[in-house]
Amino acid sequence: MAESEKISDKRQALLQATLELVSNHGFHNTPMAKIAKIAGVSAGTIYLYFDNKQDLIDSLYLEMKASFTDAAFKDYNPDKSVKEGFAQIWKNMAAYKMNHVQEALFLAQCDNAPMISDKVREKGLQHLQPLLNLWERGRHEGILRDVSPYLLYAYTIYPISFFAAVKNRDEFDLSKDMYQHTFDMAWNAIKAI
Amino acid sequence: MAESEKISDKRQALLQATLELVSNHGFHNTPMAKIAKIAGVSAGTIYLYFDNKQDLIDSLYLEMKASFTDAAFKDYNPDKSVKEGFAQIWKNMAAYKMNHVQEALFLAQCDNAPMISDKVREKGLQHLQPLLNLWERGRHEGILRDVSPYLLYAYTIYPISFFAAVKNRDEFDLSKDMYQHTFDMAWNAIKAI
Amino acid sequence: MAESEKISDKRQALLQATLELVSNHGFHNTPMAKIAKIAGVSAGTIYLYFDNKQDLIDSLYLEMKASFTDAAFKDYNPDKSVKEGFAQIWKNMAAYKMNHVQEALFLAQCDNAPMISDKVREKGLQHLQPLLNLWERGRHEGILRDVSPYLLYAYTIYPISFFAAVKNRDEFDLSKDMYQHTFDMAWNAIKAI
Amino acid sequence: MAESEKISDKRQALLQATLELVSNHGFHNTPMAKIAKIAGVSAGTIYLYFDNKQDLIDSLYLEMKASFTDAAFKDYNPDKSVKEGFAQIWKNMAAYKMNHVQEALFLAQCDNAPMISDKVREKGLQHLQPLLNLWERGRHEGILRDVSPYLLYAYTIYPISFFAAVKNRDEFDLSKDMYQHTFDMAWNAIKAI
DNA sequence: CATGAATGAGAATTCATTCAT
DNA sequence: CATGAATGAATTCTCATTCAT
Repeated sequence: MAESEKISDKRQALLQATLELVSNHGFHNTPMAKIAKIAGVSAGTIYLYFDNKQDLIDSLYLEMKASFTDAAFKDYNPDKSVKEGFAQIWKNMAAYKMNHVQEALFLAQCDNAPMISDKVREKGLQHLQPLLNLWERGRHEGILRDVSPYLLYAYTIYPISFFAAVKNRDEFDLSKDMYQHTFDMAWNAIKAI
Repeated sequence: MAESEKISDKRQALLQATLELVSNHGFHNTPMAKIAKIAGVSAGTIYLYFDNKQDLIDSLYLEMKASFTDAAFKDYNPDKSVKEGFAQIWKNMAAYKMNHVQEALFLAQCDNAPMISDKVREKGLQHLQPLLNLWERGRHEGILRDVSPYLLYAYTIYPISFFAAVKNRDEFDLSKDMYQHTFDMAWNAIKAI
Repeated sequence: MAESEKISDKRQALLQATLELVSNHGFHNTPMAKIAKIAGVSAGTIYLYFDNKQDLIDSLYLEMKASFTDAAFKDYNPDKSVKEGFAQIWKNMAAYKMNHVQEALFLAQCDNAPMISDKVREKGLQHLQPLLNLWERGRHEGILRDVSPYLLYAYTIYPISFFAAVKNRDEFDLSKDMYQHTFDMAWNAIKAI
Repeated sequence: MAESEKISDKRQALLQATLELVSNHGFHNTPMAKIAKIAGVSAGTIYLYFDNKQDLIDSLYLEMKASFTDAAFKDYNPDKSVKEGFAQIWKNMAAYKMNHVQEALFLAQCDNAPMISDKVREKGLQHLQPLLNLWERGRHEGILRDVSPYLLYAYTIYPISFFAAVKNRDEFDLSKDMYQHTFDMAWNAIKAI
């Protein structure tokens, strides 16, 4: 037990160090040596847990995506109305990203730069299915605009990344009590007229 | 004249090569030697036009931002209604990004990764003032929701980057005749109730 | 007994694994970790049986040399004629190398590259004395050319390594029934005129 | 002219340094940094002339093979008798290897260890054709034993490498006036009875 | 202005060896 | 005896930048 915990610890420390460094300084400007140092392990140790730098980044990406989608569907009940269900998911996502700005920045970086292969990117999307199902139902019920999920995503989920970025720069903080207000904007964008 | 044109040509070729390489392969994976090769000049020549790699990227960023905002305010008449004016700007922006996917990807990359200093980023925003003015007027006139421009931006302009990204991946193309439809979604998000 | 057998087993497995890997992939391209894996033991275990990598190689070299010379003098009777005695030894050597190509390649590699110290190399030669004695007698009896044993070796024993190498590359196989024919060539090279 | 000479100089210096180091210390134990130092250039400079370490070794191998075969066929006249022709080639080869021991050791190392790909090895053989033609003629004329060229090679050319190796170890030097004597041994091995 | 060979610091990665368990 | 995770020095290779021409 202590064994496997320790092993897990080192892997986790490496992922954490990578998250910190990459989100603050970018993929370039994040040498393996620095990652090892921050993680408190030797440079060679990285290669006990990851094949190479790309694999480290990919692994972190998938872990972050999983962590995000886990949070997204917390307390989500598919039996409730489309609006209620979507509000739950959206607020979960917004809360997660505002409370985990570093993770949000890392994911935004991966999603907007050619750092991650398409294959890994697709794998990262697999946990989003419940939201796609909800949207499908919403379109079917005439609650949502009858448009591509890409449009629904662009006007509701994608903007959250922007909130994280500006919060990080101390420019604008989507404080907690504004979630409802901001959710309304998202909802107005996609609801059927 | 022929002299200065030639010089300008090389500078332009270098910016163009950088755009191509960075948007396709990322900042890392874009060595100076490759930029020079694509631009058809010698590696040393880059340093006649730019101080260093960072300066090259910064310059390209500012040039792209300027080009984008130039397009954004084409045929914009501040005297028209807020909705008409905003529709003009939004459609200009959408059309520009969908027709210049590479530029869009490059800007998205710069805006979402720590490649560009805050100083340069701010400088890139300076041409956006007319839009901020319009939004201010819209809020004043009670046409727009009385919220931070960051929110207005997040729900109207920011999503356009996403459309460019998915178009680039051949996943979803916001074709021309959908601009009105898609604009409506943006407008619904920010209009006062 | 079972104890010491087990130990011996591991030592032997390590030597065998080293033989395989070095003869197929060379000294470089044969990491200790791979040797351990092929031998079915842990990396650390190597150092229970050998001081370091060099010692492992040296030990294998000496073992292979001993094994080769053991085979070489099988059924050798010093009382027979020089030609008969030499034929016995030569055919033993040829048969051994053609039936143990991997060993032959390993020895050739050690003998032609600076992998083995001169001290160890000399130690590997010590079992060859009966052949040197036979040659000495042959020269004395006027049966053999009166030349340095280096020349006798070069024209009779050394070529066998070449046969092993080309057999390994599937280029040419000195099949069994050709031993007599091929021996004649060796004999003609060194016999007195 | 001075330009291309200088460039050629650096490439040549790198090949020479590699020859020295590899033949004395082996492929492993020859780091690129040491090669650069001996050649009097910076480490990075190696990669202006060679793709990687393997390419450097391959290039040296081919250069050495070409140099050797050039020397081998000096003053060779295909119109002379088989024995005279072969004597010319054999003595050229022996003289070359005894006067260029380092080159000989390097080639022996490459030929006896998996350092060189089969493709490159075959390429290195292409200049040996005149000798193969001569042997073919010799077998046809009944002058030579009717055996595979592999056997002819093993008993005449291959032993020369051994002479170079022992000369290098100061054990035995095939001095000039012994060439005829030693050639006779080779000839006796392969001549028809 | 322009070149491009050369540099050398720094990056990713490997691997012989150790040592706590 | 045996393990195998961990180390960190060493290795290969890259690349931004310089400078003699």
